[in-house]
Amino acid sequence: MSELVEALIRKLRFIGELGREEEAAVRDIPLHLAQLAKGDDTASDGEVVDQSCLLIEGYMHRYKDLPNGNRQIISFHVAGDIPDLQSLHLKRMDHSLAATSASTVAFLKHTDLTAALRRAPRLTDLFWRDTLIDAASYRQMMTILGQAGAASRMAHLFCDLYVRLKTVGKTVDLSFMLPVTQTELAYALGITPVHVNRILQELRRQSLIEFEHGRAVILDWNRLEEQAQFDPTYLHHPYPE
Amino acid sequence: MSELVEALIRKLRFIGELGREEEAAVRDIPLHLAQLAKGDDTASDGEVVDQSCLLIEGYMHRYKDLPNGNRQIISFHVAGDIPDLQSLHLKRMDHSLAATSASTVAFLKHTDLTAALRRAPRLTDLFWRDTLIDAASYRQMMTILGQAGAASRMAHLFCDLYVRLKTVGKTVDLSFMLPVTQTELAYALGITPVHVNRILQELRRQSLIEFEHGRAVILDWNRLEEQAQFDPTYLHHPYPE
DNA sequence: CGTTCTTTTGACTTCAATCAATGAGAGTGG
DNA sequence: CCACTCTCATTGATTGAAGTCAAAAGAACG
Repeated sequence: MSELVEALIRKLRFIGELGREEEAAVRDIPLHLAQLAKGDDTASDGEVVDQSCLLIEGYMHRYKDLPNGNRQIISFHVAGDIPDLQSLHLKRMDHSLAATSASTVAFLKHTDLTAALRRAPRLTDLFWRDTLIDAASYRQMMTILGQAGAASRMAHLFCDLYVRLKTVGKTVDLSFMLPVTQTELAYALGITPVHVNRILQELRRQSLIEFEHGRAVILDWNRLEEQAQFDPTYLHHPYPE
Repeated sequence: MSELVEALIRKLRFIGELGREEEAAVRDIPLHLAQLAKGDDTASDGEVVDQSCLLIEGYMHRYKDLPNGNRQIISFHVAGDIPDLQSLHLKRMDHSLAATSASTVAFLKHTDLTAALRRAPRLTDLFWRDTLIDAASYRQMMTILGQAGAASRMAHLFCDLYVRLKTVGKTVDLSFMLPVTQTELAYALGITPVHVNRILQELRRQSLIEFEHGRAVILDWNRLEEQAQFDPTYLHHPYPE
């Protein structure tokens, strides 16, 4: 049972110092398991929630719909993430959280989370830091959405996912699974699905990336990074000092 | 001397419950005052910092420059804000913080902030919540940058600023000071300065807003809100439940 | 296997960027 | 007090990136 939280433990170690006390407190948080089908929402914009969602297996994403129906995907998430940790202090959702692919999640009741933080106060700093890294990614995405063209946006998404997936061991060489449609990429990048298709062809033609059947392959990391204007500072990973 | 933190106290009350203990702890944080000229950076991208900046008087903004020189303004800030509070846990800046106009700030050493949080632990939740609301604004801006055209972006910025400034008493009827150039608006909205000028003319022609000499006037709130697709949920203000 | 979802293609349109120049104010110094 | 300079705002002409619309081809799936 306890191995369900391994991904979270590993992530917390990555974010900062995780002592014995803190680790025990995390492991003792009661988990309420659930299986999600592709497209299921675990929390919807406007809703008041009393639990957060730990992703055990699969992919999730957060998104916001505008009144006119346009959708923006805010972020993608992988095992070990608690995508809606912010709801611990912002009870009313300002966006939605959905399963990108069939996924396994564990719901963490806010009362249980709060109890864990009381038991091991230093966990608070770790969780806070996690939400701050989240915010740092938003800043980066705002910058890319505001200042970069479609090809750079696409390249940046691939760089971002590759680096984050590599840290959790979900890459194979320079490739990784990305179970999303071109339409979902369009939602994430602020361009139309038709344009996504054309940009992917262009990047393929330039031998930067391939993307087919939910599998992404990076063909030339250096040129991809350049196209994306990628600078991993915003990820606040410990190693690249 | 103590009245310098009034704006911060008011803001914290707005964010959540501020007890006597917590208020006293905030008031006792040592302040290191400084005057900033327009354009001065208090923290720069990549820098490792050991203090945060409380804005006492004036306007500040955070921004990120891409390798190609393009700039995105992430957010504007007003008195009472601690724009780089996140540096308490993310020591390395992933963006820059600058004075938009001549401003008065107080630097808060991280050691002093940490001491205040230890003295009044419930302050941690308030400060954490503040950074989460920040992140919520980013999500909204990502959505607007990704999904809305230039006129809507402009309208949204005016809605956002109006609501935030109103809560701190910095509005006069439907107008407020906004000491920025059209070029800075362009940086914030992800469009060119020339296009900012044209959009402002268009919005003026439609009697939605005026913007001249650093003063913004909202001419028709309802239609502006509609143009902006504005929904203040993301501000997580206490009243609109 | 047929139905549905996803990807791909082509023709055309539109929004915003670019380039280049002019105007308008604010402050400076002779 | 009036050139002079700077910055900021404005305008026009043109280009370019991405959106739109519509249809066909290819995968996926019950």
